[in-house]
Amino acid sequence: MVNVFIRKLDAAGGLNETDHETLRRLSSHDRLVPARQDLIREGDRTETVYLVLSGFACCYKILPRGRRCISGLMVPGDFCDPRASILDEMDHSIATMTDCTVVEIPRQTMWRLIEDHPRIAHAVCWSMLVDGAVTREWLIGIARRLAPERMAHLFCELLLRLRAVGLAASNEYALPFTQSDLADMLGLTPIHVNRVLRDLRSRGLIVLSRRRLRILDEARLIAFCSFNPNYLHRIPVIDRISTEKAMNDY
Amino acid sequence: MVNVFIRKLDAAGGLNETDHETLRRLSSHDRLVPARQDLIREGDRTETVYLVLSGFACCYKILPRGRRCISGLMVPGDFCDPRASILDEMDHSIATMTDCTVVEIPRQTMWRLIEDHPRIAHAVCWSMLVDGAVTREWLIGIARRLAPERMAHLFCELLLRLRAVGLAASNEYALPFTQSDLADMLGLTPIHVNRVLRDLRSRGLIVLSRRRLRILDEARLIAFCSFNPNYLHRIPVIDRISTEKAMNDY
DNA sequence: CTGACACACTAATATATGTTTCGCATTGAT
DNA sequence: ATCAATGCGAAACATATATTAGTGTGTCAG
Repeated sequence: MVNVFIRKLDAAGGLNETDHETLRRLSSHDRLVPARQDLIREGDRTETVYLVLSGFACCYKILPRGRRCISGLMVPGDFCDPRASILDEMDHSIATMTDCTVVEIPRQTMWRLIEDHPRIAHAVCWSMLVDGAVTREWLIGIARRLAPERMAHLFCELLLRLRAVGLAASNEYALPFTQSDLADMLGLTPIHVNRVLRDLRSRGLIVLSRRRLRILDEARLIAFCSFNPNYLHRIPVIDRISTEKAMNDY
Repeated sequence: MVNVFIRKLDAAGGLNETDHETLRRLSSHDRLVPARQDLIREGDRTETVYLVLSGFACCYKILPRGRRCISGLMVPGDFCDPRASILDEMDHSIATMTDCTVVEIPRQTMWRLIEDHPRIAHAVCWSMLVDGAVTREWLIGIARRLAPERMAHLFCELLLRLRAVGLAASNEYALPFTQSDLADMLGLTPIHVNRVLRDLRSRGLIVLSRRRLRILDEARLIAFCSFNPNYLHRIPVIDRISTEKAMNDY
């Protein structure tokens, strides 16, 4: 298996082979966690940082009426904020959504890593900033985008995030979520997620079956939701010209 | 004027008088910026960190249809992420909402400050983490809270944030926003903000007039929106018992 | 093979919020 | 004093999404 952790941090730039080796050693002691299991709960003291090597995890909170609200998604290569131990207690929970391979990194190990490896520290810092930008973009989507665009936007974001770690074939990737999961991410009801999926399908933008998402026309999907990848802070992987062309078609 | 910057970072704990002096020197060269002026624009390279000493500023983005979406609020004492210069370019803009006193801190000065003053570095780090938690809480509110609760939640949050820097009398503070501003923060239309304000007023929870918000019954307001201040990571300033009592009334 | 269960799908209805439109008050400039 | 600009208040209407209530389908334990 490719080391998604290295792939992810490499996007920040500046890592050399020694750093790669360090990261490889760090992520060698992994552990399997079954789907739908809490890794950390709101209120816990945080002593370890979690790194996801395979599968999907999420940050969530349970609201008074018992509804779950997912405030962030962790795809392979992602890890939770190593600075969290500065805070008294977690203000949200983290749980696996699918079976996951995770690495538990003790707080001290993480701090030492950052102290001793300036280039890795830089990359980790970059990753944290991107995570913040993603959260803001989700906020914006829920605040101002209609459900179909919002979902299309999520699919575009995941395409880029998964591509960055080598987990998306040209226009297709595993999307092992139930419609309820999607609802909790998008701030919708499962029923409406179903309707919106039908809508996107009938527009010929996507096909979602057997837990795989196929994007039929990337440029049109991007245009449909006015997706601007700048907040992911990566070298653009997307064919801008064809995107702009499709923009005008709308 | 009290130094709100010091008050704010003090909430992280651990600062001594020397640190206070350092921070005082840092924030001595301030500058007046009129209301509704951009400090940084999306796409800019970030060379300076902004610190707000008085007034309100916000992080925002303009969406395709020209709508503004506010993804974060800066109250006196707040500053933008000092690590931002790691990224290639800003993914959002920052603008004043009222007349503001701001301090521009060059990137290098900020890094040196953090290198040389471990306790300040710790406090800055704490502040960044809290900012992230606030963004997540806004996301959750927009996703799952109804407009009246969402607005009440914002009012509770601001009460605590302003109290922390000494800018809220027991149950009253300056709220110098237009209804349009509130709409852009809450993901609503200005018209609906008007309706919701009327609703909160008619419930006897708040009075908003002449740009000041008065909270008539703090415990009831907290109960009304199930406000849980844990995400602000401060020593609770709120009378928990009376809050829980009011919770049961609902 | 069977029941239990989770999940996908659909329809009918309800409601929170958006849209459009208008009037009024305040403020500041001329 | 007059006027435009801005913000607040409100009504009528439109619509995106939620709610409620169900049907069908695949999977898995027994």
